[in-house]
Amino acid sequence: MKKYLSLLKNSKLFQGISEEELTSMLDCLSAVTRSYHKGECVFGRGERIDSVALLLEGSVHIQKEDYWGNLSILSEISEGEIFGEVYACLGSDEMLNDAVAVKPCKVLFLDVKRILTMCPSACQFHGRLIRNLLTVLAQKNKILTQKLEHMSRRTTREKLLSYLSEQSLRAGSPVFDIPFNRQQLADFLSVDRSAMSAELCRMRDEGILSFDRNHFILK
Amino acid sequence: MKKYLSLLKNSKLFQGISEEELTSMLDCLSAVTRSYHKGECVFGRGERIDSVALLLEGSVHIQKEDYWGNLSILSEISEGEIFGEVYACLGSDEMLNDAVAVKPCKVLFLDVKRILTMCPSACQFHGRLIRNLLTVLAQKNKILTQKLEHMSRRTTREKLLSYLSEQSLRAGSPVFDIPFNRQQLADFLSVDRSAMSAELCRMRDEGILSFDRNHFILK
DNA sequence: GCCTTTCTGTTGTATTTACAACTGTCTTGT
DNA sequence: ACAAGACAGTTGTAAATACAACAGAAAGGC
Repeated sequence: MKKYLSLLKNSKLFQGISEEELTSMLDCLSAVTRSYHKGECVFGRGERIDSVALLLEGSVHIQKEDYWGNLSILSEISEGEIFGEVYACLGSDEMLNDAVAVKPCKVLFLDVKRILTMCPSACQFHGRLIRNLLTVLAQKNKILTQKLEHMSRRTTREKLLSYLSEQSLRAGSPVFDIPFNRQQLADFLSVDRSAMSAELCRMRDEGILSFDRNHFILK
Repeated sequence: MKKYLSLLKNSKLFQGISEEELTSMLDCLSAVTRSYHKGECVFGRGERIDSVALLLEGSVHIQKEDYWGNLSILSEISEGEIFGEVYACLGSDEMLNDAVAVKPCKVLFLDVKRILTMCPSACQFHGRLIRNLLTVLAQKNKILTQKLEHMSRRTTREKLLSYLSEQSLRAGSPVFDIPFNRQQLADFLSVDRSAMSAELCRMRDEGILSFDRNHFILK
């Protein structure tokens, strides 16, 4: 676990919490880690969970497959981020999505009840932890709202431009990488892969952007 | 304010907080109320806010209009619900949407810093308030996810069925009212109003559902 | 009661998309 | 080095959508 201390210290959940405090906290929160193979489910639809997951290594997609096998990717979780916090906070609600490892992953689980109720006055950092969790929820809320904005566009081109503009803004540069391949991006934006691919090439030919695989340059 | 005490007591934000505690809390949170005419903005895009809004009376739409005047409705806020909590919690972030009164409204503003930092040990209900805020954020997160699910459907019919099924589940009955007229529903689902209207009638003719204005029956 | 405005439904057309099938390139494992 | 599989791009067609313009019904104001 020592290996991940700096990752944890810099994560949004543990921001502002000292390293020694963090170590003792992990015991309090009954932290356990588990590894997952590519393609394995960390959380499955219909489950009820009471732990927040923090991704130590790898990459996770929050996604859903419908009756006909159509995949819809809700979000991509990268190292240091948490997931499952919504259902862990809501306790009795069943999960509506799967959390799937898209690479070999290592995940840290933290009991959310202990985050919310443990030693309310004893730990000086406990209040900080709860406020951090609140901030993460608010940020995720904002990200979902931005995704809704991409999806509310009518055409594939507009969806792409909306998404790529946001990625560019987030990177603070017209040059950036995206965390998806073509099929994943199509499943993320809910469009047809081949149509999207064609649209990307059309925009490239028009000089709006250029790209190579998942590396993009907006102009 | 007395007039609204029972509304507040039953709101998700103040759930589990006694009536006398609530009264004294409102002072601590520097609560102020304001009225709005139909069409007025409670919050505007680009603003930075430090208060959570609680809707005492009326109805508010969280929405966004793009360059070409296309309206996109993100969510509908009804009496007793809060809004603006994401940006109030994130402090420095600019709002990306407008909050618009769609009826005459009365809104209660609560300073979010005082929710997060006031008398951490003195008030026994203060911890409850923070946890309530966390729960509300988690619930909104889930609602946004459900909306993303509607929007990820490819056809207008699928979007409608996804939305109407959820409304039916929420109402716990195949008979329910929706809080939108046709234009608003179309702006909410990001589809063309007339095409949506036609699709609804087609579904009615096929016996899938029946409706009158905003009153629906699923079969 | 009447006029105006809002709301809903209808139709036709041009645009856009989904879907399927296929090609060529790159990657991976052996 | 080779084969198998993953990935990106291309094309054609059927289906669905957006858009515009219009008509009738309902609601609201005077």
